[in-house]
Amino acid sequence: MLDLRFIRENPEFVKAALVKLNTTARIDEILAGDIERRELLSKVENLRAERNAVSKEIGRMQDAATRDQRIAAMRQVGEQIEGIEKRLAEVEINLQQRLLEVPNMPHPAVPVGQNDSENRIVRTVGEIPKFDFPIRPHWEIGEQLGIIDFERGTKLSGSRFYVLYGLGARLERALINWMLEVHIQQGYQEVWVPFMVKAESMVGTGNLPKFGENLYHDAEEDYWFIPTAEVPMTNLYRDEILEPGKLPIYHVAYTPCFRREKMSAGKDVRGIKRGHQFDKVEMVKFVEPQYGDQELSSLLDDAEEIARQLKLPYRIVEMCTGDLSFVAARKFDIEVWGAGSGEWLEVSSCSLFTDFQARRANIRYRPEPGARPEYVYTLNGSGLALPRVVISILENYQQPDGTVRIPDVLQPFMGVDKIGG
RNA sequence: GGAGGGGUCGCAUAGCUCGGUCUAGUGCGCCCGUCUCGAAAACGGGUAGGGUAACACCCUCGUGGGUUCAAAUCCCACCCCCUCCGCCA
Repeated sequence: MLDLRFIRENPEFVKAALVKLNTTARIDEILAGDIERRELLSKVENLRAERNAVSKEIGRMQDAATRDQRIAAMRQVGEQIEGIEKRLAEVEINLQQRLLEVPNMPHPAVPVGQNDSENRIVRTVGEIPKFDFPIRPHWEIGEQLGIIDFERGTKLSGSRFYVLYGLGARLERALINWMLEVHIQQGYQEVWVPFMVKAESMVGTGNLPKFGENLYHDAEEDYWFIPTAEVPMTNLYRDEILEPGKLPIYHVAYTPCFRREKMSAGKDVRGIKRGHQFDKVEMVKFVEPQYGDQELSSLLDDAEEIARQLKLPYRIVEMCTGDLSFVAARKFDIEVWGAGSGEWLEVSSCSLFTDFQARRANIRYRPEPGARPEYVYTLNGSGLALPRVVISILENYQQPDGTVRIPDVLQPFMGVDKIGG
């Protein structure tokens, strides 16, 4: 959520940004609502002040006649207040809803562009491997090695679900453990969080009200399944004021992630690239505003470390304005190479949200003892999303004899140096 | 799911029976001052968040409604915590 005062004072700037973001929001409606709200507020506050003062007098009053007269007068004032309050509530609800629909403003460094075709490739790291034998996609490798079972996954849960066996399951677990270890070494505190949250938490991170169609939720109770650990981790400090010295806070968590993906039915149906449930290790940061930029680059570096140590070829892509997510001011993706399908696979998004989420979730900090609270800056980045890392390992590390070599850093966690054979 | 108890200004508590004297008392913690060579103690003062140009005024005593001229206090619904029972990995 943007600061209403910022919109009021810079409406043209906000509108220009929306054009760059290739989106729309009802700014004029917000401006009108803001004016009406402030008018109504000052009226109703004056009336309330009068009623408060006179009511206090009534309590001390001896003379019955004037007392009754005042009570009658205040009854009228009360009716006026009620009328204005009713209108005010409507105006405020509308204003709040419009405000929640306005995306974050892009960072000045973000390249301007219409859509993902204008994203900027920042750098490419590692060599794309060459093979002197016919290479196969991961779904063939996985089935042939007996470590991925699509049929039974579908039997259990429907399309886009699968089962891992043996060293396939172990690879998944090894990756989770190893990734957590790496990030803990980098200074992140591990947390374990609920996988279902209240709607309020989803609003805090920006998933609701706009993107509810991508989420699973319980029909009877107010439980929403997290699409990423970012949601519970960011909401840890919702409605809190962090005292001086608490920042920066770095957290890392492993969670499963649940996504409806209904927008992309028919796309990426083969293999494990896009499922309704997947594992992810995620980092979040809470920092003071002046460190936003440097914290974003170190976050990206911390996430890249995973791809580097796995020796997977990867590239960094910066989102242009037209491809920026609703809440992000700036965002870099990490994409690893999938040799079998010959494509880059998105395994991480590292984003700076400035104070956008913090304002929604009401997460503040006190810069100095006794100082007024300010909104924190939040950041998050995947480190990394599991299934696509598994794809990249299976496809890049496949051998002519049909086996798959295990990356060096994972061997202690796997207990073997290859799958199959 | 059932029965009972409870959610108050950082922490601990008072207030709710009988609505106005609550601009929410007290203790602890913290900050400032007096005293002191300095400190402790003692004493005095201050100590939430939001709206706002504002130490004016308004809002917030779990949340949301209601009654009333006036609600921490009365009524209704919901949420959370504790104790006991039931169920359960």
